[in-house]
Amino acid sequence: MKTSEIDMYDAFFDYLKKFSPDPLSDDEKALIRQTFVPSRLRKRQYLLQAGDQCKNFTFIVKGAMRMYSVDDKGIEHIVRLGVEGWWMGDRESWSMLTPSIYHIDAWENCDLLNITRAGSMELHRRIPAFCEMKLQLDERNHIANNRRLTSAIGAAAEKRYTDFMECNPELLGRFPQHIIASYLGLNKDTLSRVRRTLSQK
Amino acid sequence: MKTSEIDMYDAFFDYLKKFSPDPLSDDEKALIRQTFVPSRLRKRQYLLQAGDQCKNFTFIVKGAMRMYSVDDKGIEHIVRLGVEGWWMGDRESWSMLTPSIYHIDAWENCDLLNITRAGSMELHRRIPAFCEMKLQLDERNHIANNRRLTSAIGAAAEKRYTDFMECNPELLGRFPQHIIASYLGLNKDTLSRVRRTLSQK
DNA sequence: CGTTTGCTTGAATTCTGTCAAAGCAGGTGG
DNA sequence: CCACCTGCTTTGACAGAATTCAAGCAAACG
Repeated sequence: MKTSEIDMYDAFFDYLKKFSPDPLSDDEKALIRQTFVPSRLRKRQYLLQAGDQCKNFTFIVKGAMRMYSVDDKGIEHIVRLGVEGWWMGDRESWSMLTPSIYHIDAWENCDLLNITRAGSMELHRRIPAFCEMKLQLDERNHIANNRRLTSAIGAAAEKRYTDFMECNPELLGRFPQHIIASYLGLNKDTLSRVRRTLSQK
Repeated sequence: MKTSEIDMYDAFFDYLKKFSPDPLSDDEKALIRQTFVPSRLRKRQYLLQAGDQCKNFTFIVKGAMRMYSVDDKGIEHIVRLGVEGWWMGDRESWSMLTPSIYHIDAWENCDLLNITRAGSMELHRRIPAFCEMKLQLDERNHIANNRRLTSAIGAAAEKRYTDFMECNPELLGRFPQHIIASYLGLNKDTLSRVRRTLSQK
């Protein structure tokens, strides 16, 4: 095992600590090492392509990724963005074993930890801290999605952008404007204009 | 205990069956009876008002409800709709114990089962079927929200409406058009026009 | 009945998207 | 060091989409 891979697991152990007070046992750590498969992606490489089944859910140890669909006209619609400490994957495809309609690729070079559906269920059964993490993540995710939805449905372009900046400062510097625009359901030109009017205030 | 309330719990026991094969024990049923508090709401009565903390998550045994925010201009934005067999509540406020920004009210007379955060954690610990239900619900919810988000961000009015009809036929007849419109992030006039062009095809 | 509630429609307005052009970095190779 | 990419942002002119406002109509309700 390469040094870099040990580091990747350590990053995940640190991450798990945030969810559960009691430290992981050595057995638990070993099981996690056994279950998560490390991988690397270079910028622009695919983690998932539409039509394929999403076999892994992926913890981003380092780097930045995006998940998007492509419509009839060939236009990309960003569904989710992620950086270090975030998860990436098409949960529908992953849990229902159906082909995905999304693409996922690396926006920066990435270090990743991958887990299959079966692996996740196994850890869920055998490691309380993992179970707790999943619970809390679902909770947060639900809340974040709800906010994003509220903003997308109820607000005009300008407020959508300011909401985004408040809720996702960690994404702001990592992706170019046209990606953020797509994430917000705007086009790049509109977002550029929104930013100008904001800067004039 | 009134007959009607027994019926309400039975409806919930039936609901739980869909998530877990093994039947509930009598102890488990008793615990559920003890933990969920039944209530009724008449049309237009509030379950939750913005500014209050959402103390209960609510299982809708019968009826129809809506959750919405009210913006600066006094306009309501429908965030969620629910009918029999659905859950209603502001999960953010309920789990983080913060004041809610949403209103929830009954659109029809409702029979409800209410559970506090503490109650939910208790059942989660002590009843496997409840735990399993929660897992599956989070999964489904995540997927449904993702779809709604994809539609809201990437699609124009007409497609948003057709997507809605596909994914939520059970809501379609239960709420008037202007409510559906708000749920989709459109205004009633626009939805009316969308429907006309659709009917001309 | 009269009132309320919801749906439709037209005209004017505002907002957002499209398209094309230009400018501005940073990176690469000559 | 310069010329040339490439990717990103900004901008203007225009087209298209969605909202607003007002009016009218129908069905439901008390």
